[in-house]
Amino acid sequence: VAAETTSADGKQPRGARSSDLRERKRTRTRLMIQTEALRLFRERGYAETTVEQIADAAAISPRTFFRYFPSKEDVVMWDEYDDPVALDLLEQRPPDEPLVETLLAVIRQTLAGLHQHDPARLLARVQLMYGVPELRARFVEAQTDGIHEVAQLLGRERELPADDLSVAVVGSALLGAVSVALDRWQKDEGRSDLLALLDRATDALGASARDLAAKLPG
Amino acid sequence: VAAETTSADGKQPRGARSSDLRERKRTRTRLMIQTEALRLFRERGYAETTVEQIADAAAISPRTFFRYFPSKEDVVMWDEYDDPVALDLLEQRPPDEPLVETLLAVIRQTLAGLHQHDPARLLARVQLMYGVPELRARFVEAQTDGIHEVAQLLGRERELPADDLSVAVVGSALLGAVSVALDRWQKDEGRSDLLALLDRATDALGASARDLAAKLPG
Amino acid sequence: VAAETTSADGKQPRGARSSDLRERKRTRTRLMIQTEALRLFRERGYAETTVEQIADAAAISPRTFFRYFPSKEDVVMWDEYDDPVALDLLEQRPPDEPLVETLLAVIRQTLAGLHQHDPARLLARVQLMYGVPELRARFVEAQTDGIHEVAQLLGRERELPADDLSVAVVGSALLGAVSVALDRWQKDEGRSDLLALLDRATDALGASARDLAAKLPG
Amino acid sequence: VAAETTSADGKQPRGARSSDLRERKRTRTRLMIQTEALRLFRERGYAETTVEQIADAAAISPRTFFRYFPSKEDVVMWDEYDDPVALDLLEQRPPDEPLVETLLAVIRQTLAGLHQHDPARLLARVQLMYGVPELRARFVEAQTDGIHEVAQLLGRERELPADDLSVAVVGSALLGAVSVALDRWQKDEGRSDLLALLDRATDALGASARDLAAKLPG
DNA sequence: ACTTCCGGGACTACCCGTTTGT
DNA sequence: ACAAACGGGTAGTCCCGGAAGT
Repeated sequence: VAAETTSADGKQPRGARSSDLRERKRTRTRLMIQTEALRLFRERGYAETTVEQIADAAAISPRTFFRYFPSKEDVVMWDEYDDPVALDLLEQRPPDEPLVETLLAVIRQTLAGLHQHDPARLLARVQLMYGVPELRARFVEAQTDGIHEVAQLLGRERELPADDLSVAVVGSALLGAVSVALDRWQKDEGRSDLLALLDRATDALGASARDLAAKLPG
Repeated sequence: VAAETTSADGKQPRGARSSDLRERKRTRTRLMIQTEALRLFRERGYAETTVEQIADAAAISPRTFFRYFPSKEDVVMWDEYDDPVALDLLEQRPPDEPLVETLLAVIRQTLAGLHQHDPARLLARVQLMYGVPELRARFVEAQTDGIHEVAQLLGRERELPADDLSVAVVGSALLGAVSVALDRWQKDEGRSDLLALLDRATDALGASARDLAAKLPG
Repeated sequence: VAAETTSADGKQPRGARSSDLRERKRTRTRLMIQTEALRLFRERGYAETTVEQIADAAAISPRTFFRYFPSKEDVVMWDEYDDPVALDLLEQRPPDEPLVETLLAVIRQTLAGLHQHDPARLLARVQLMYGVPELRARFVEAQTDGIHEVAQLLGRERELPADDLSVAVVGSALLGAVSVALDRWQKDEGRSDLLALLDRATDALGASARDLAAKLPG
Repeated sequence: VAAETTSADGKQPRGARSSDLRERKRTRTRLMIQTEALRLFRERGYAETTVEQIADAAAISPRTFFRYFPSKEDVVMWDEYDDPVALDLLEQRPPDEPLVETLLAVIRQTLAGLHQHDPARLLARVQLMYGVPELRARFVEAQTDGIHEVAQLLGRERELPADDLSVAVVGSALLGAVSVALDRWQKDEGRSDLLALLDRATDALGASARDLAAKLPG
């Protein structure tokens, strides 16, 4: 397998290996920039903080900021364990497991990981994502994109009707539950138990779903 | 009871009256600007079209463009029948009707109205909303905001547990179905029957929901 | 004497009489607008307050705001007793009084009047004039313009060397003292005695002046 | 002692070193822009010239104009020998020299330098500063700011009463003289001798000061 | 006289491509 | 190689003024 050293399009090669070390350094820098940015956002608000101020605080040039994050929004959206991790989790699930359980398990694990590693950072990010319209939009979009990827992967892996309506639909239903849970948690300043909230939300979803199934024709 | 003559907040009075005519004129102008904008977007792409070009095409100044639409994105998002219409529909539904049916009916009616009135315009807008990331984000956000409003209204009108998880959850599940339907329709250049697609999606949702209800604990 | 009803250039006719009543109404409106503006400036800052917000708070249209004040800056600069009052004071002074005493007396009276009538308003205005660069510039400019007017008037009234250097020079020296006094007073949140501060400043000026006279050639 | 390589605050390092060359290039660009701007202002007036026209004439983008000058006003205010030079001059004076002489010497040298290096440019700038209200305001403000800086520096260097009233007062008296001189010179289209005018003004100041000292209490 | 409509100019923020310097 | 500086361009906001309507 040939080692790639640079990737032009901003995506890291899936099986990135040679530049593992380089990549780790980039991650550290990103973390540092994010830390400064979150601090400034807290102190004076998202819109009121300019990229230049963030760059100054991180002791880099504005131009370099954009080399690490494609946009100001992304400094909030990004986290260490981006998609690939979640996809790996997915693949490790037994293929005959019911769809809902698979998805739920992956979501729980990702969320738990983030929360355990740095709860304060997660809270700050989530509060921004729910408080700033543009970020809220980006967040929801990221979610639906996630569904899409998962749907494609599961559709290939498991035998499913060609038009993958079911996966997409179950996925967004589940994400609705996650959103509600995160919203409550964030409004609560993170004092409540995130995973417990998630459970309550999915339970509510189950109840409604039963209702839904009965109401719909058939 | 004396009628209010002025509204303090600088927005149009809720029950706009004297300026009904003015408001209609503003709507006509907005439609005209949107028409030109959609044409330019089709001809050369969304990002490649500047606000100045739109303003030129609409024979207004850029400054005036922003008086009619708060941002370039909004010229795509806007339509004549904004929220209020949908909320009116909601209130006309019998309060004892099952939740899903109420929501579904309102969604169908809104979509049908838009489609019947000007199918080409709807298609152009939807294609942009699915094709341009920022617009897609705005679209999804508008949807979830809509759920929120509906949830609040229904929560007040019908007796529902104080923490309205169910409405929010059912709402997003339904919106997932709508999204899938719109996506197919838009990819198909609008040649298929939008309402039929919506029915197929909701049916799939029903089936999955049955599954979900069985899988979840309880 | 013919009565003028309107004055095109924004200056009231010196001997305005017929529209005295009209003028008083305008003054009341101006006061009202200024009150709202100062409140908003205090609450959220000068630059952060838009003319539209001031107009809303004063229940007028933005366009009308500009009929009462030529610019946003002027809403801070303006006070009820504009120049004419000061000029009247000047004329009432005995023409053989030493220059410095004349000027000092007029300055003291104007300041005392402003302070006595509405100390809080004066403080708010002065704090803005010292805190916001553009207003500071306007303030200093207004001062020097005042000197110019006074110089011309005194030059005509008293027999003085044709090139009125002395008046201008004494004037600006005195204004320097006033500025220092106002600055201290404003930084002190108005808790100290404005007139006493002014006296201290002019005393210091006297001492320096003696020094200056000795040092200069001659 | 190791030399600092970076400056944290985003401004140019105080003792700019590495970028000495860069800084010189920036100065040349600024001069070029100013030249074009002054020409346009002369041809069609200050208010009637837009930044875009200046940018066009200087063959740069409007955006770049604002990188070199924070505002349209600053293109007139700026000159090559900004404050630092004047402050350097100050420090080179013997500390036991009388205050007035020190200030006068620095003012004379700065003015002479500007005049000698490019009299036409100085005249154009001064005419604008006296003719355009906003620029006049900025000019007067710059003067008083200058006094402030000088007062602080002298207050530290020479032993002076803690509340530096005297320096501020002497400073503004002197500036009054400078203003008068510049005004005459500018009205005269620069045909008279600037330094001679300045001398006449300071003489007048001396005479008045003697008078002042005698008049004030004490 | 006050309002609404609309234009225009100054200015800022984000973001990007290119060059320059180390 | 890598980062900094440079320059450009577009979206968007604010101040302000002219014109027309009520």
